[in-house]
Amino acid sequence: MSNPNQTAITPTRETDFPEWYQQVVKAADLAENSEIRGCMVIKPWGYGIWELMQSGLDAMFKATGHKNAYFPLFIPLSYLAKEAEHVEGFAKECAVVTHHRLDTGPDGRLRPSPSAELNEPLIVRPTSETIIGAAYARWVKSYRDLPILINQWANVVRWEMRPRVFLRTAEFLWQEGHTAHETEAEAIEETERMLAVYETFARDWLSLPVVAGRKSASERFPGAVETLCIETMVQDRKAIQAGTSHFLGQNFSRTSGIKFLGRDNSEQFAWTTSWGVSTRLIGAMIMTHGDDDGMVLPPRVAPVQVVLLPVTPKPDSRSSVLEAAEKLAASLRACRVWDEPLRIEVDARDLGGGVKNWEWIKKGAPIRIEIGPRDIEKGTVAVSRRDRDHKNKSFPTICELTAGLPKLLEDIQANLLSRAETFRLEHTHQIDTEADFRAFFTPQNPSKPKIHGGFALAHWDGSSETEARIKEELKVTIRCIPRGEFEPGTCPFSGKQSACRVIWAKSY
RNA sequence: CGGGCUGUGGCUCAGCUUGGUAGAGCGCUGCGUUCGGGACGCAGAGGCCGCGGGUUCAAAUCCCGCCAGCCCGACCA
Repeated sequence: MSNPNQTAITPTRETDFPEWYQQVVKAADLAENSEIRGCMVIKPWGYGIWELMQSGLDAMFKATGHKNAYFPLFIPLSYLAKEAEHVEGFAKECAVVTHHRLDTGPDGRLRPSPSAELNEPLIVRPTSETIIGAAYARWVKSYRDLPILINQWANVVRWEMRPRVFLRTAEFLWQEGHTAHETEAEAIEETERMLAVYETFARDWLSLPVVAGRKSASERFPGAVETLCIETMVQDRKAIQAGTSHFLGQNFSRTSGIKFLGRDNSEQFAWTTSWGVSTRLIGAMIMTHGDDDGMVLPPRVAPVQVVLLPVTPKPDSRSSVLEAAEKLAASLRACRVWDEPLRIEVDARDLGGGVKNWEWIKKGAPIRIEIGPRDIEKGTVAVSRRDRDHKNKSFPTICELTAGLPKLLEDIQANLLSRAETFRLEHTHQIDTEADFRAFFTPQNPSKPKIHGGFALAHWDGSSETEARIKEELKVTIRCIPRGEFEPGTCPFSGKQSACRVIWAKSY
């Protein structure tokens, strides 16, 4: 009945990448758009991924000396206003609370009570530098109080005009680290350290081969002196900012009044940093690893790493198959990978086998194991990897399976990373003339733009004017100024001198 | 905030031009047949046709108003 070449997701990536993305989110049961515009409902499978990300990151934050705390959701309007660039950056996307009570109006409908207007409006945090800065100002008196190394797991709200599930939503979940230091050098070191943590996490947990670097002035966090970032390329060759780490200098400590008496008995402002990653990482993973059959999950963040699918063709053997599956699951749970027990689930639901199999394919479970009466006789199982074709199965014995499963998961984890890395390298090109640059970022058929472009490594004279012109004309921006050594050269856009090549790309 | 479009079972939509008692596919429930596989048959549940007003013997359909959402711009971690 079914077409063997049929894909589980329609359209395919090639046909319509943005629509493919939305269909994967739906088919994998990750999240859905809610009745609140721009806000998503994160469903258990999607939230399970987030929980695993949290636990991985949280351990890394603790290992680098940070502790968790929690600060208010509401920020007085005046706090935001203190830092000029900061307010300019966020003012246009703020949710504002102006009343604290409802009553019934003349038309009989509920309304914010005119008698309950707040003296000062509160904004729902778009980020917490200012409210946390106010707390730090109270806490810091002496250089002995520094450094403060705190992280907060929270939700934030940025009233985006063009929401897209996970990638840009009005409300999203994230962590924001906020630190205060005695010296500039320490704060810069912290900024670098946390970027390195993100880079490691993206690579080792999410199989995302990110590029680390710093932002140009125009792409900097509002109020930051320097913004470091990790950028990743997804399968339509656009860039996604996967995480940022900001060196805030003394900008926020001055406006928040975080000052202390230094070792030399002089009053000084603290040096602060902030850094964050969000549920956007889930979107980046979907777009990086997903295929035309749905999500493909790196095992380290897969809520179910191995799903057991009992094959029950005959009613009389059903219970014995289920029993064997549960027994196998129990023994596999004793295996460990990445220092944790394997996450195994037996899907014993009374549904057609094909339906169940495809559900797990679409959700991206790394390994599917079928076990049926014939397998039980032979002492084998049928194993499918999500990173390979769904018809490609191997038939190890139970012993071989048990011994090899952790290695298999590590293989998948590594394979996803190297696959994504190969893809990025294939679509990263050094470009030396404006004509080549334009050709690179211009689809052949403008009425039906196909996936095109990628990362262009091109020189840049360092001016915002050049950057703005390219953004205006081609919608291409500088994603990051990579680390490492680059030879100086000539800016293809202005002919002026350039210190190094930077990464240009279209972005989400 | 400009320009375009759409509101009809859970979802995707047809019906509207030319008014006459609400339809399809998918999904859901039950029964049966299949089944190392996204299967099929039969039966069934489920609708203030966005809201308010008007025209008419009669409105999902025509007219007016309102509300909501979507797309394209502008804007944007």
